[in-house]
Amino acid sequence: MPTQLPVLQPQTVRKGPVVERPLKVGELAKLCGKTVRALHLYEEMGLLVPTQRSKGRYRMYDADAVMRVRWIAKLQDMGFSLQDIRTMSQQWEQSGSAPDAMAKVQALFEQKLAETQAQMQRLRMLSAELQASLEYLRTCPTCDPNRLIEACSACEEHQAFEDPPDLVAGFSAH
Amino acid sequence: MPTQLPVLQPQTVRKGPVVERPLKVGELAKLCGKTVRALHLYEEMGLLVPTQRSKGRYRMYDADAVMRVRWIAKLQDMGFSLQDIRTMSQQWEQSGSAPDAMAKVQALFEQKLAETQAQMQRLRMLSAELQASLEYLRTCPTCDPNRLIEACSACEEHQAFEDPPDLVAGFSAH
DNA sequence: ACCAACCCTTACGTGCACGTGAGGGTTAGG
DNA sequence: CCTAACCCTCACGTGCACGTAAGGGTTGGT
Repeated sequence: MPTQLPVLQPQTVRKGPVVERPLKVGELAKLCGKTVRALHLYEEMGLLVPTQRSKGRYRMYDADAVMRVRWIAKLQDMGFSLQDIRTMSQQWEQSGSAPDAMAKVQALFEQKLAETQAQMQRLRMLSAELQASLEYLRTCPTCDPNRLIEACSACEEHQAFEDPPDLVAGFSAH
Repeated sequence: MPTQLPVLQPQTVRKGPVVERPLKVGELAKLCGKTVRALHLYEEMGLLVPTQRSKGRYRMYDADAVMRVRWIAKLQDMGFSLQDIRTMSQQWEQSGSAPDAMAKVQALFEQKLAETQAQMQRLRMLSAELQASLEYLRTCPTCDPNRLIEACSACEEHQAFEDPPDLVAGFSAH
């Protein structure tokens, strides 16, 4: 713990957050749920630049960086690769006008939205398939325990099903 | 917590051409949309065993194998790793009774179902976020083209928004 | 017999997003 | 001043699901 109590800084800003102390890379990492190595990687890729370096070459970040890293994480979560994000970021910086930049990002987001919706559709089908397979499997504990596995895949408990669902059938196919 | 979205491809296990003549690995590969290398890999992992070898050590498969490989592909599409599939397959083979095997697979499928639903929930939120960001970006082409990017993030066209959405805000955070 | 098109094993390469040291320097509290 | 807990820069390692190539052997049709 600090031996000196924090000195209250005279506030020049009426509203808003206190001017944060610059962050070391480990602190930034913790605030963003990333590792130091990851932040270094982002920097190598030009995605994250420390606002300055300390006397001893320590990377120092300001509060903005927290937003930046969380933004990177969010895009990763969306399925963008770091390369994708790098391209996006560069396009943004290189575009001559705001509408130009907006249009490019817009296109990417629209494509991602389409992908996302398609993915949701597939997940719905997957979900249905899993439920069908579970339904099928749920009848199995009622099978005669002495019956062998090979027999079970066609046992009389399953007559309601034409065939075992694909996900179940694959087990018996050697 | 898998953050990457597995790209699902609709696959059918038991549909498509089925040939009764023993298959060479290349033929099996074409029938399943996999490469020969992939099938070799599955064999190395104990997931796929040729029913026999030809005189010259060629792998020979029967029609069952088509189902098996498509089943593997389907589970992969569901987000299971080859290791996962291997474990499942082994549990199935090692379990003494059919109900036992069923119960184990049931547990895995139930877990996967839960993951799938969670994923769908995430995708819904993602979709909403993308739409919000697109909504925000759509107002940008109306900005004065001579205005700089930095200015745009707070231009008067966006007064309807309290703040730019996270996905947009990240661009300006260096 | 001959040839193209297969197939075999072995083994190193790839892309991604970091992990994991090694060998050292820096900072802050006591 | 001393020490722990940071931080620095290389630079090689990891897990996954294969890709790719080398150096051969096999098959099936003409």
